[in-house]
Amino acid sequence: MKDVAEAAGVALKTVSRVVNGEATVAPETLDRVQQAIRTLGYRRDEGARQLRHGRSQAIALVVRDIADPFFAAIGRAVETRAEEDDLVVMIGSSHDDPAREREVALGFCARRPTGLIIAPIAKRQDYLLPDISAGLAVCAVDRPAQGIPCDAVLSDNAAGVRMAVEHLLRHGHRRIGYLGDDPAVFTARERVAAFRATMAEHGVPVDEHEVRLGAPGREFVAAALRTMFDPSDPVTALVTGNNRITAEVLRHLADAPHRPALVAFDDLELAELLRPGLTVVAQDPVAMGEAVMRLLSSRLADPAREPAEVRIPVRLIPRGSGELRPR
Amino acid sequence: MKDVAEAAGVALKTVSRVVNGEATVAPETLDRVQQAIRTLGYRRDEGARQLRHGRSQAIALVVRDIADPFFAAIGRAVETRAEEDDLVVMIGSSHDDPAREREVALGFCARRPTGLIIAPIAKRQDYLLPDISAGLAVCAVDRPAQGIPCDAVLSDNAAGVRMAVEHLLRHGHRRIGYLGDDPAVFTARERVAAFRATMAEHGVPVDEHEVRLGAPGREFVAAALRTMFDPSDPVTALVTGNNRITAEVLRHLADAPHRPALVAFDDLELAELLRPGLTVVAQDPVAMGEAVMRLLSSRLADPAREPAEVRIPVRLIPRGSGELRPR
DNA sequence: GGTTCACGTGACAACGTTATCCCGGCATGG
DNA sequence: CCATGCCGGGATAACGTTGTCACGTGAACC
Repeated sequence: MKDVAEAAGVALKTVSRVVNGEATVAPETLDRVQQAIRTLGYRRDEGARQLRHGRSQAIALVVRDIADPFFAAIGRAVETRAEEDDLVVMIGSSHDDPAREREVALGFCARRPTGLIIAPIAKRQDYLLPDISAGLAVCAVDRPAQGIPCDAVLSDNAAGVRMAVEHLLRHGHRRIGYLGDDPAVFTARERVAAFRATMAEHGVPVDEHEVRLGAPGREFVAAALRTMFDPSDPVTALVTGNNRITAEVLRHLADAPHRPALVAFDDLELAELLRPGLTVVAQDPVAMGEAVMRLLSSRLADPAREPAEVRIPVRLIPRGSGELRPR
Repeated sequence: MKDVAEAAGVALKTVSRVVNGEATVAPETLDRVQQAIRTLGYRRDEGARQLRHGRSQAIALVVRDIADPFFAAIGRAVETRAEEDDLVVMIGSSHDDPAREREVALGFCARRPTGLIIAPIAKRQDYLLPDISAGLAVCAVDRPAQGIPCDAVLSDNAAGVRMAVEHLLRHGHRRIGYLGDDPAVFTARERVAAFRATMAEHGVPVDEHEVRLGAPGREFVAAALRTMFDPSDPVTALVTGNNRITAEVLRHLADAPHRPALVAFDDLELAELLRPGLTVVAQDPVAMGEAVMRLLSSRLADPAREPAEVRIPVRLIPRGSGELRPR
C-alpha cells in the first residue's frame, strides 16, 4: 500500500480510500491510484484488515466429516451463500470425536471468523462461550448445540419417519423393523421416537426386538438383521435411520433372493440405480445450508435475539421398495 | 495478551513466550502466566500473528465442486494432514467456471495462506504469479496448471484406461465403445488417448463411431448410446471416462434387459451394491491429497525446486460387469 | 575480587490496515 | 472584502503479535 501511494504520489490513506471505494476521492486522483494498483499488482491484505477491524470476513464450518455427501452438500450451500458476501469458508471435520470438535472449533475461533457453523458431537459446546461474548455468531446444524445460546437448523426428523412408516403401512405392512443409530445421538432419538409414536397412532404394536439401535457397523447390522428376519416371526419391512446403516443393510441384502421392503432415512447417491429401487426420506442439505446462513446474518444484525430453531422439511421419494408386498 | 500480562504481573513479551512454548521462562513464572491465561480464557489471535509472521497458517483449496465425492475425499485428506501442522483449510469451489476459479483463488490469496491447492479449470493460472513470487506454495491436483511453475498430482489416467481395456479384451470383447468427457479437459484427453493406444497395441481396430466425447449430460449420453448400440453393429462392452458419464449411462441402462459389459473410470459410491456389479478403475483421492501436502511441504522447504509431477496409481476393481460375455 | 557468562525478563518497533482528527484551499454569501 | 462552510487529502495512532536488543542478577572462572 505504501508502494502504491508512492507510485501514485498520494498518501497511504488515499490508497486505502480507493481500495474501499470511498466516495471522497477526486476522479483524477482515483485514476492515478487505480493505475498504480494495477501496475504493482497490489491486493489488500485481509489479515491486516481483520486485525484492524476485529473480525475476519470468514465463516468457519465444523462438520462431522466433509467427505460425507450430506455435509459436503451443506458445505457447498454455505460456500455459495458466503461467496456472495465475500466471506471465505474454513472447513474442518470432527470425525465424531468430541475432543477433536473442540480442537477444530477453537482453532477456527483463533481466526476470529464472523460466524461459526457446527454439527455438534460433543455433549456441550460451552467452550465457545468466550467467543460468543466476543461477538461470534454461532449456528448449529443437523443437531442442536448444548450449553450455549445458539440457533439451530435441523431436519424434520419426526415428519420424515412418520412418512416412512405410513408409506409402509399403506402398502399393507404390519411387522416393520426399525434400525437406528446409537440413542446417544440426538437425531437417532428423534427418529426412533417418531417411529414408535407413528406405529402407536396406527394401533400397530411394536415388538421390542423389532427396534434395534446401535453404532452403524457390520456386526451391529448383521446381528440386528438376524433377529428381525428370524424365520419364526420375521418383519416384512424395514426402516433404516441413517445412511450408513442403510448402506450396511444393502450390503447384507445385496444378494438375498428377496429383499424386504425398505425405506431409508437419508438419500443415497445413485439410490435411483438400485434394483429393486430404494424408497428414501431425503433430507435437504442445500436448504439447511441456506437456512444456516440466513440465521447467521440475522444473528449478526441482532446479537441479543432469542435462539431460534429452524426445521427443514424432508421429502419421501418412493422408488418402489416400499411397494413390495409382504410375503 | 496485555490483560494476561497484567494479571500475571509480567511483561507482554513474557506472555508471548509462554504462548509459544519458548524454553527460557522460569517454571514459577510459567505457572503464573498459564494460570492467568486459563482464568481470562485467552487465545492467541491468529490474524495478528499472521500479520507479524507474513503468512497465515492456512491451506487454501480450490476444487471444482466440494460436493463431488472425489474432491470431498481429497479435501478430507488435505484437512487431516493440515491439522497435524495446525493449519486450517479454506475451501472454495470453482463450479467449472474459469472466472470463478480466479475470483476464489485470489480471494484466498488475500489471506496469505501458506499453500494453495488448485484443481485447474481456467486455461491459465498466471494470475497467481505475483503471489508465487511472494512465497506462496502452489500445487495443482487432478489436472496440471498452465502458465505457472507448479507441482502437480495427477491420477495415472493412461494406466487406468489400459487396465480397463485389457480387462475387457481378456474377457473376449472386441467391439468396445469409449464414452468420455469433452477433449478440452486434460484428463479426458489422456484417457481417450490411452484407449486408442491400448486397442491399437492389441491389434483391435477402433471404429470412429465407437468413441464419443462430449460434456456429460442426458442428451450426449443418450445419443452416444444410440450410435454404439445400433443393432447393425453394436459394441459389446463400454468404457466410461468419468463418473458423471458413468452415472448417466447407468441411468439409461438401468431397466434394459441386458446391460453390456461396462468398466467405469472413477469409482462410484455404493457401486458394490449395483447388480449386475460395476467394474471400475478407482482413483485414490486420499493418496492424492496426501501427495499434494507432501509436495507443498517440500516446496516450502525449497521454493526454487523444479516443478514436480506425481502420478498416483489407480486400481481396477472387478465387480463382475467386465466378465459379461459378448452376446 | 573483578570479569565473563548464562539466564530470565522487559522495552520497543514493526507487520498492513483503517478510524479519527486535522489542514489547506476554494467557492459561496453577506 | 471577509467570514463561513465544504471538500479533498494527509498525519497519526491503534489493532495483537513477535523479533531484536538490552537490562539486571547471580554464578563460575582466573
